[in-house]
Amino acid sequence: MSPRRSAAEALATRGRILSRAAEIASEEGLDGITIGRLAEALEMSKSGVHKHFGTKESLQISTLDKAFVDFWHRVVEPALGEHPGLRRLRAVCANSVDYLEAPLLPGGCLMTAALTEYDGRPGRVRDAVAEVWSRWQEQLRTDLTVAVENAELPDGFDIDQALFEIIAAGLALNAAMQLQHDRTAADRARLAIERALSRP
Amino acid sequence: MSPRRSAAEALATRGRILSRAAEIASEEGLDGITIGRLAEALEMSKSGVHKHFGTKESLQISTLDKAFVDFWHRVVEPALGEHPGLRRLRAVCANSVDYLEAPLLPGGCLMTAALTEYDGRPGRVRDAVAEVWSRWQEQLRTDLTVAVENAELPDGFDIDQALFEIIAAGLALNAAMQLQHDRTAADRARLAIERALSRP
DNA sequence: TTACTTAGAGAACGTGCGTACGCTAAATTG
DNA sequence: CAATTTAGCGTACGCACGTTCTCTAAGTAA
Repeated sequence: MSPRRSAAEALATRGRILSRAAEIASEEGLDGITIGRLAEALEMSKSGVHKHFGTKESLQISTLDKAFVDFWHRVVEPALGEHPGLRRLRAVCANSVDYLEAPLLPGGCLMTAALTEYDGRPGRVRDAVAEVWSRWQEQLRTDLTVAVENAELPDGFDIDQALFEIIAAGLALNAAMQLQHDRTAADRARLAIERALSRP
Repeated sequence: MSPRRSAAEALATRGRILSRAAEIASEEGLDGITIGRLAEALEMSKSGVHKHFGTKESLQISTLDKAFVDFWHRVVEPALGEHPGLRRLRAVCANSVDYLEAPLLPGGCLMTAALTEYDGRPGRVRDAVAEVWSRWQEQLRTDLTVAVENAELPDGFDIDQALFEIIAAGLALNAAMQLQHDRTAADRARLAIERALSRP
């Protein structure tokens, strides 16, 4: 009843599934993803959706990975033209605030949603969430370290403290945007990050 | 098959249901609560559990309310002996960091988990989450305001910015504890809060 | 062309969910 | 005491879930 599609078309189908899955997950969590809902939304059969991932767990992980890649494209890569260190760090932070202020996904940052959703549940999904957060934090830490080495930040600067406060600002911004629709929060996050970097 | 219990015993049963529900929800979210699991854990029937709340939505809201009351007992009330203003604010903040460092619930702070879980889903549960967060923020804001009025904080002090940074520290602490089991995060949160309050 | 592979459909399965109903026996009320 | 209320049980319902099959037609490779 259904003609087979070419390998390229199958890849496109997979991409459409993941795009829709990321939208759903951003609003309702990775557990809000349902193969039946995806099938209905994309006008295909449940088994057609299922075939691309094999298990729901794999679908969830692929969705998270896709969201992280999109995040990286928008936040980190545009800043790679800046010199490593404080310049690049400031660019990355600015992009991340912009991202949280006007997210690609309707329910905000999926990494943030997945963090609190899966931090208490052992398994492959949790591991994937931890991996993604680890990579993001390492990206920030690298430029913080370089900035200290280049004396763009003072000697004895507490890198881990700054990292904590930058992450904190992002989490609070996402919460303020999603729960309270507080559009002033982005400027608060920018100020908080600036203060974290301009410590005596 | 089951003898009826007294009103007092029924209240105790309700309390046991909510305690177990809060534990589950802290680890797996408010959606992780299922009537069947609660019935099994408490060795009673599904309909027995169901009877106390009428709908699952009410059970979820009651669970959140119970967790918030426990939070309040441990974080806010012990600080009410301090003078309103900066003293009380510092006590409340210290208690909240202690709470996040060693939470009553196995999966950490339920208010935080519920925040990201329901911020994108309209309905009574989301309203309850927003209410709970609003009350917590108002508690903090009140003492910040008093502190400025009493000149314990400098004139022109940005109350909303400090509030943002205090909330941010709590969210980041919860994330660090739950995802990475980072026991150093509590001290980072304490320092972040102190810095938010000691701005020039 | 032939042989093989595969994207996707369709139907069926077992499971767990929230909810509804009727029942019972003890607590409560009068 | 008698009448009423109610905590909790047992059963059953319809539904949505993830997964597993079989089937097909078109893509792909020889």
